[in-house]
Amino acid sequence: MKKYNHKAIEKKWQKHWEENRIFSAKDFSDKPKYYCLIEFPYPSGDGLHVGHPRSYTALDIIARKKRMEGYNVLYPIGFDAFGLPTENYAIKKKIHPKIITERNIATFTRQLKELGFSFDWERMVITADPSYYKWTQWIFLKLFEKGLAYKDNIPINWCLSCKIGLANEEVVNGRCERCGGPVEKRNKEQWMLKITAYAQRLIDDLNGVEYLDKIMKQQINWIGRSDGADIKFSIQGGKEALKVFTTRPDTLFGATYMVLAPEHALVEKITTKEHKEAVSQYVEAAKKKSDLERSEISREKTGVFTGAYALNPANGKPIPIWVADYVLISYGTGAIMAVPGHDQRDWDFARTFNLPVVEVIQGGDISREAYEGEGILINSGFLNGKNVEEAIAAMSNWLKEKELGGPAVKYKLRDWVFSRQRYWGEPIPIVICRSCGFVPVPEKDLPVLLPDVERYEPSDAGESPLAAIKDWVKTPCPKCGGPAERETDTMPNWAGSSWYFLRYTDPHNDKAFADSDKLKYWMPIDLYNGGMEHTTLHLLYSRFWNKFLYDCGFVPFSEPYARRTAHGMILGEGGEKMSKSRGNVVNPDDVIERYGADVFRCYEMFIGPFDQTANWDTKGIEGIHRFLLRVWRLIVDERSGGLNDKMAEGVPEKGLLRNLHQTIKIVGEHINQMRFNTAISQMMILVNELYKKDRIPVEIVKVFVLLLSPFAPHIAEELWEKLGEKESVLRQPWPLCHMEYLAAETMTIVVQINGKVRANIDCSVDISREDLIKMVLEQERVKKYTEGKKIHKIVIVPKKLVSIVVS
RNA sequence: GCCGGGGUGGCGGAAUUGGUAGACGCAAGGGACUUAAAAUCCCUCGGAGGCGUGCCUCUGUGCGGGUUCGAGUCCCGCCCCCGGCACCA
Repeated sequence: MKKYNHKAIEKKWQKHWEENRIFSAKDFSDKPKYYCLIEFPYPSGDGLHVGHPRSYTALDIIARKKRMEGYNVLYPIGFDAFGLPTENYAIKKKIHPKIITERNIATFTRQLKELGFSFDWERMVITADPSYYKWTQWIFLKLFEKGLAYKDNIPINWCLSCKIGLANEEVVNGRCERCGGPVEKRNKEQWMLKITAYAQRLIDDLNGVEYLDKIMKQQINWIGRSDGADIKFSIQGGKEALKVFTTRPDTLFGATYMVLAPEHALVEKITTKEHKEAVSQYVEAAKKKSDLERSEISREKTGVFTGAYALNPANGKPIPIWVADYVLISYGTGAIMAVPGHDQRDWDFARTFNLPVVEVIQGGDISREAYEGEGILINSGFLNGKNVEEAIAAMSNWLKEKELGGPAVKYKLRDWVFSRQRYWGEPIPIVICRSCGFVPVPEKDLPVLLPDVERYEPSDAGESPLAAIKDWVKTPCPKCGGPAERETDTMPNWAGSSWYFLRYTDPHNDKAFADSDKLKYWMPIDLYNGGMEHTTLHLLYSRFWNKFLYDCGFVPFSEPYARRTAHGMILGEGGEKMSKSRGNVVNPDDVIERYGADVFRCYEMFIGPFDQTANWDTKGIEGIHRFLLRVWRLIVDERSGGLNDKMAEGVPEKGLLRNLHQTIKIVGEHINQMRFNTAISQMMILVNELYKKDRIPVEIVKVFVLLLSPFAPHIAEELWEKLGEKESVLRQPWPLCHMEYLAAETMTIVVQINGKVRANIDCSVDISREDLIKMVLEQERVKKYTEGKKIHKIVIVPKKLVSIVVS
């Protein structure tokens, strides 16, 4: 081969790797293990997006380097194959989603293989495969067994266009995370997973793992712990107690009214006759509002009086109970004590309805706005004179003593709505029996297979298409044998991905979801990279499932991921999201066709800092293309196809060795730090340097090829072979930096005079301070600024600079 | 509003235990090769000014202050952009 022919080279080496099973991970090796993981793709009909290879290449580079460093590397791949887009496409084209999924997986597989990723394809998992979802169902049953999966009738977020219920995490700004359509509240019987039982541990255990700081903070914020107190209010003339949660029990003396969420169970019970009409109208109106509407008109406070009064336990005063939709049913107890003097929302409400405002903390002007800051308590009985912190503690204790409540913790995290009313998902393995209730499908009968259906269309009524298959729905109760029905809802697409990383350790096991020794060997995952958009979805869900399985004794570590990083998105050329409608989509197939996988990979790494958003640049990829062409010509004579005439054996000159070892150091470090763009820059510097030489030492070039190999593995293998080597670059040890080559004999010292750079001088590295000062002061350039002036001070920074202060 | 992350040439971006700002790449301009073009190779490339045409001076990292011999980097006060959350009591 004479000229660089990416097509031939890439095909050749991909075949070589596959035939030699060079990337199959070995269970139980003597080598240290390294498990690195990318988020497996959802095989959409559009094929691979140029964003996918950014993450895959980055971890491929790390995986390849780790192999060369002597690790037993597991870098697996699979497909998150259940989900709505496939189902919607199936409905439109009248093709079975299974067929579409197979087709899409075939396309993705071809594309991923063409990019030369070092995935262990033998461990591929597909979540829609019965041999896989059998275990997803099995885990669900374990959750059910432990009371962490339960069915409840609660108002949930209903996406009008997807026609499914959404988890709290799937609602973004009142809209559906997937389709962007409006979301409304609907009361529906739903399967729920009790992720809230793990709220505290999901926060605490972040201490033991290395996550990007922003990921950790985002998760903590999402779980949203708040510390405060529960307080029981009695209702005047009633037996019922009204419980509220507050983070400010210190302000209890300032509570001048109460508010219930419209959905609160007590609303109906306590409303007096005269107010029934107005209250029920208000409650009905609130029900009809979507989340979006509720938050959009957020500023204007609305509400109605129930006619009932609660007694403030601090001072025994009766205070009116109102209903207002600024109080949410889903947080705390769905009811609040309102302290208008010290909470802006309550202040706004009190102002609107002329309710009294009492000052209990000094420091603000409550006639103008609520004062939420620090201060000394007043008008507050036994709390008077205390500061906020002291008063919170004193009040909490007082409440506990009087059995009126006491310290309490609440979380923003909600339980996970786990039912979807659609076809293409894992059937929930539960049978509903009139006499036995919810009965789990026995383990031996798993998996509950998805039946074939004629029509996949979901209904507006929120029934799964499975409900229409009467034969399938009707089934004897596993417990009593009587007539019963199957659950027809399916699992959300986050189910399969909540444990796939465990399956990779033992993907073909049909006795267990994974062998415990294999789990012990491979887990935890050493590095998991993915998108920021999954921080409060998949990442949180999978941590929850792993913790649950840990508690059951099925997995060896409570946290699945030792380290979590995130990559930035790749946008279109104009800085906008790539989309068909904008016409700015870059197809990976075209890039591979024109430039090849190596150029593609290197470009994605060079495009910008890995964790930041980057815009695709057609011109930019040309630069990388030129770089690899330059690398080729550095080594290969294009006329003969042999080695470049300049290639020579023998000891390289010191300057080159220094540059090489600098490159070894930087490339190695920057790969570890995921600063791939600067790693490539450094390799360019070395190549530029080599181009200036008349004699190119083979020794240098060989090491360079090894450094390049994780980035551009195909061209590296080819050049390695041309350099006369027989074994794959993957079998070579990763080059080591020898510090002795880094040291130079001379160094450049910068001379600053009054803070300005005035000269550079070259001197020996072991020059003494005295000689250095003498040498500096003798410089013409220095004399020019020091002559006739008084030298006040000379600062010397070893090996860097001399700073002279004159007047 | 709250929590993150940022603002550096025409562009993507380098440089953080404070020490020559602009590495590397793109674009642009000039030159070499060629009948010509492409490709390739070499040179120039933040701005302003000066002459002895090779250098010199001033200025410059969102804005305003400060610390320091020295600030893109540290401190104080602002402005703007991006991401996440948002009536969470």
